[in-house]
Amino acid sequence: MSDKRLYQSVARNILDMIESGAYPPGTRLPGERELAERFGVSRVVIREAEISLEALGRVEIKVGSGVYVRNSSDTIGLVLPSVTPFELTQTRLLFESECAALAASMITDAQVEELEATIQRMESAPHDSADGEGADRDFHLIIAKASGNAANVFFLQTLWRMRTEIDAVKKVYAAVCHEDASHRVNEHAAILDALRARDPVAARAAMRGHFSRLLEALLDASERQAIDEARRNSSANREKYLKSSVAG
Amino acid sequence: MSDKRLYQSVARNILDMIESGAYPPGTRLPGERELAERFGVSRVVIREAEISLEALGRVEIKVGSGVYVRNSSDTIGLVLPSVTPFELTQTRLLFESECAALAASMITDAQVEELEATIQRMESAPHDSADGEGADRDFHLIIAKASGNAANVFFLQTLWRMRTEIDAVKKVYAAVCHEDASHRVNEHAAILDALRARDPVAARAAMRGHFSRLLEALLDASERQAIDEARRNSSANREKYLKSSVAG
DNA sequence: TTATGAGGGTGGTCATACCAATAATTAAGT
DNA sequence: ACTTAATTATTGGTATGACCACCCTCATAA
Repeated sequence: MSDKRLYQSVARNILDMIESGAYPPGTRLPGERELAERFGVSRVVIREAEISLEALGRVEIKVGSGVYVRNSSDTIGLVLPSVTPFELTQTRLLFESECAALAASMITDAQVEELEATIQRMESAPHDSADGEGADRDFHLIIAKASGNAANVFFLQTLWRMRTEIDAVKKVYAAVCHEDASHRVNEHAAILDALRARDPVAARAAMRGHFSRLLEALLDASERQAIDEARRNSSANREKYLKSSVAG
Repeated sequence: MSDKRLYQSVARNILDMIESGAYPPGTRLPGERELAERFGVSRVVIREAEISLEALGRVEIKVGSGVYVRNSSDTIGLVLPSVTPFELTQTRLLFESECAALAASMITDAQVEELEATIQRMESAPHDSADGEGADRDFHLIIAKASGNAANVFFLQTLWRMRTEIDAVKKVYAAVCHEDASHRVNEHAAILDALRARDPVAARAAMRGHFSRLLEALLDASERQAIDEARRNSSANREKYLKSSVAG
């Protein structure tokens, strides 16, 4: 809980508040005085925390008005590297598959129920809606939490930030999203089955299958909409990135 | 010249001082009190300016010592969460093992040679020296780069930042380090052999073995130096975290 | 209805004091 | 003389409380 300097710890807490969805982009955070009281620290520390978050581009401070959560797609590149949608998906493939295997051996009944709830939310939500995307995020986040490892949760959150904050990634994902939704529910259900059975090997395989198919869908979409030289690169990409689904 | 907020103006001035060459990387900036007087502002403003520069990765603040100019080539990054040494090692186990498997199928001859060089550096460097640690870092970083995925490189760098910037982690790692050095060279060599043979399965297994042993060493060290209730928790930890080395 | 302006809330800055960690210095021991 | 331990000084860290400038709202007046 304590990152040596108080303001860093507070910055983390505020960041968690934001990423938990309690303060969506554009929303105003509580005032410095209130936060100071809530965290039991002085106003100076709150200011330092918020200034560091501002420097990181996560928040915008408006004098006389308040501190607002930033829809960080604007001036990003400060913290996140520029990765391609293929790289991101490949990393999710290898990382989340192992998280699923880990989660299978220690997931709680309550977490299984939470996962079921996200699938129901996805079924009832209209395709590519905001809530559908939220349910998708929650599904993967719950699995990371079920792995019982704070570092895994952190990386899962960072992966999701890449998916939503990096323009190039966001664009390609959006292009695939609505046709993807149909497969997604079934694949999530398959992953859940493996987790419910506490079967690490099956969970890993199901998660790998999920992302392998997504990777192919991305490559297909990339081929279709790239009529320039992107078309020439795509076959090379396909060979390169599909190795991850057969490497093991 | 002067941005809306005073601390931004001061931050720019300090940045100018740094970039003018007056304070090369590694040198210490004047104290907060002196800068406050020099700029004619309060100490709070100086602190805010320096904190924003720290968030941007331009300086490093050491409590009780001073503010030091940072080599701009160093990776700046995310606000790190508080993770335990065990969590970090478990995540490295699952993540870097997959990176190694991926790297095995696309590593270049030049990268193989770079890896050999890091092993030689580790052999010649005195145990737990700074250069030995640097060679260790380079070894793992080269493998991430060999996986041909910018996201993997980014996460590897972030994992290493956790190892060096989170106090609790740094402490435990240091306790294990010098007795660990002997195994480390051999295990790195085994990983390199698998990569040189372009064998993904062997590379994954070698990397898993590397971190499995490290995990055990950490748990042993944790047991030895924790005579309080930590001793009671450790067996539970052992059971929990060792699952990752047998989950697949 | 539309201006307008006063008041309350918010961030911005200051001064001061004290705490905690580090570094420099001195004293003590060998 | 050298090492080691205790002491002191320096540096960043945090807390209070005060005041200012700015923004927003809302009641009031035109």
